[in-house]
Amino acid sequence: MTITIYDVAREANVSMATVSRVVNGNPNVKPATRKKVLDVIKRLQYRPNQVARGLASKKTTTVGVIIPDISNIFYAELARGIEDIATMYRYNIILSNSDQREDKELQLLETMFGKQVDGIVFMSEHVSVDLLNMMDRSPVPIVLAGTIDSSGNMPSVNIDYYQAAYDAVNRLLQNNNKRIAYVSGSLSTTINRAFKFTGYERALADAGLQLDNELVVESETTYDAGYTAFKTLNSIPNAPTAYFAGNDELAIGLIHGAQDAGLHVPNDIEVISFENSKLARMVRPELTSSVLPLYDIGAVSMRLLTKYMKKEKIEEKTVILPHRIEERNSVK
Amino acid sequence: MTITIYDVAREANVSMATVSRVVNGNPNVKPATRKKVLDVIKRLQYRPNQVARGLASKKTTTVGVIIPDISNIFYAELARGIEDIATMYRYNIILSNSDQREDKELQLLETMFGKQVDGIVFMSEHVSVDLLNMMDRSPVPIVLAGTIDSSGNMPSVNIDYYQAAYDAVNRLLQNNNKRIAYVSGSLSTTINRAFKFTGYERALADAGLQLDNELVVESETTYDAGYTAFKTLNSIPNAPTAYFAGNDELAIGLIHGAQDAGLHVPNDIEVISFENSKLARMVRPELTSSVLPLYDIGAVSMRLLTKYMKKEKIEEKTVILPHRIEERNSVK
DNA sequence: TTGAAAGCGCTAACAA
DNA sequence: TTGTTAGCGCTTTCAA
Repeated sequence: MTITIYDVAREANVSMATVSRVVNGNPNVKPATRKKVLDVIKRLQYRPNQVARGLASKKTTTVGVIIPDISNIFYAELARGIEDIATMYRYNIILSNSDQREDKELQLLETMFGKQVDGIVFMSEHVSVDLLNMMDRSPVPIVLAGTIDSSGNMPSVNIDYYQAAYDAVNRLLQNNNKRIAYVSGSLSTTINRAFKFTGYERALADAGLQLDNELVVESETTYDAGYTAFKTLNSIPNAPTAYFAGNDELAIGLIHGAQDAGLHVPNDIEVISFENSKLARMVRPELTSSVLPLYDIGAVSMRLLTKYMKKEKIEEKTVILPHRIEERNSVK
Repeated sequence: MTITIYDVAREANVSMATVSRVVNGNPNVKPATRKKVLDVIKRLQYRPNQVARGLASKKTTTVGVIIPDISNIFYAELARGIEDIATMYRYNIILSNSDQREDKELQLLETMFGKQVDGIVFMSEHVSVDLLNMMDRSPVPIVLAGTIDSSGNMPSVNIDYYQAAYDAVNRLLQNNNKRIAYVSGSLSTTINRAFKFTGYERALADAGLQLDNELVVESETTYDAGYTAFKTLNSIPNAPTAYFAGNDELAIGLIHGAQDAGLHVPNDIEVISFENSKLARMVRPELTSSVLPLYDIGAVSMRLLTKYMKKEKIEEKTVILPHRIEERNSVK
């Protein structure tokens, strides 16, 4: 029923091998033969079966992408960066959501292996030992995007979260804020605790300020969590005058919390965020934010993965992208 | 090197067929044999090769998803709905962005066919005749998600856009607004022109109001476009007192445009949106919005697709999901 | 420059 | 309940 390479070969009076050569752009085909084959392909509307090709060649030209949640703008940006570069290199993407659940991540890796993907881009806030072990035994290259592994052995693409957090807090310090809160996501992830929190702590210390645990709140990274966090923090004696938010949603929640309490941002309360998604410009005041270049992290991760898949030489298996602060109006 | 079904068969002293049976849960295997095989599988860490399975069975358990842009929260919600149901039915998703470009959509379909997906979920604001023809010749079922085809032959999942728009505009009419603007995305798409615009027009007519073309602006569906549209519309003589926005980003742009002009929403200007993404609660005032249940549309589309793929009986190939208005504070 | 033929790892009759 | 045996549609030596 479906027409195969064999049909083309027969119609063109050549062997399957020759058809295969022209389909794959192998130069060892006489131009006349090539034309003849191409004509038949067109006439018969032949479409190569990539599954058969995958079985024979052991390459599927598809890569697996495992991320926490595609409906989160944060990860969606990342995914777009990955997809764009994948397309550029003619790979397709199998996309899966892990919801950050380790069991799902483990199972998803298994599924990807079974599907014979040529490589995997993985993102998660925390990479467990089990996961690391499984990745170690992976039959295909894996690169971590915006994800830290404690072993330090995996290829990865990140920014310097510590320095970025340090710089962000420092920006608040410049305006003479003495009571700076940190509203973060889960503090049990490496990025949040070992890097961002440490950057916050260190910036404070360098300014001669002491860490006040009452000012750091661990929460979901949602708008509502930010809103609630503001209420809580603003009700303590000697409330904060500035906030360092773990991401944009949190920052917007904080700002609305402040405004609903009759406070002016940035005159009464200053807020700096850490993400700079397109949400950052969709609030009043617009968010001053440390930029986390998610799209780029995705794109560079995918580019790095292509190098591994093509067995090219890798200059740096751990790439650190630059960061900066985007100045807008939530900080004076 | 990699271990195959043949290795398992040899180690377990059974035939490949038997191993295949236990792997596929075929009941015609003696429990003792099953256990023996399972043990070997575990010991050898055998992992079935889905590509080989796909070639032999002509089923890949993967479906293609073609959407405009995953980094847009609008489509990301849809994608999540699709993915969740796909996972539930043990399918994987190959995700691709078309950027609404017809050439890319055509080519993506080709790619999906080549990859032998078992089915496709397709979303686009406009389905061209060429696309329709190609879908007609598709070797696998295709369902349109949040997408109208003029032929009416394709399976699809939508809401009643006409009625939803009518209801939204009517909500504005209830507050005695006489000058109601419509800020829409491209008016060359079926949904925007034939349904939403017509709903707007009709609601006006039913209220005895005449359509003023000056009040309908066609633009990108972005925050900036909304912001700009407000400026433009507010500067005409007899400016609008209410706005019907094509989506949430547009609505937020409109609101900020109004606020930056010193106007109060909803006292001076009322705005109703058409989407109700999570952005809707992240502005002040929060958006009153006609809800477009993207997640559900995705989920139901995928569910419908599974029925086609499994050749189950289809009750309704064209499903219309209910819509409603979520009341918040951008409308009095 | 071309063809023959042996797989790739699995499923699915069919037979036993 | 189990095994034998053709394929599935292609790539890839190897030889000509």
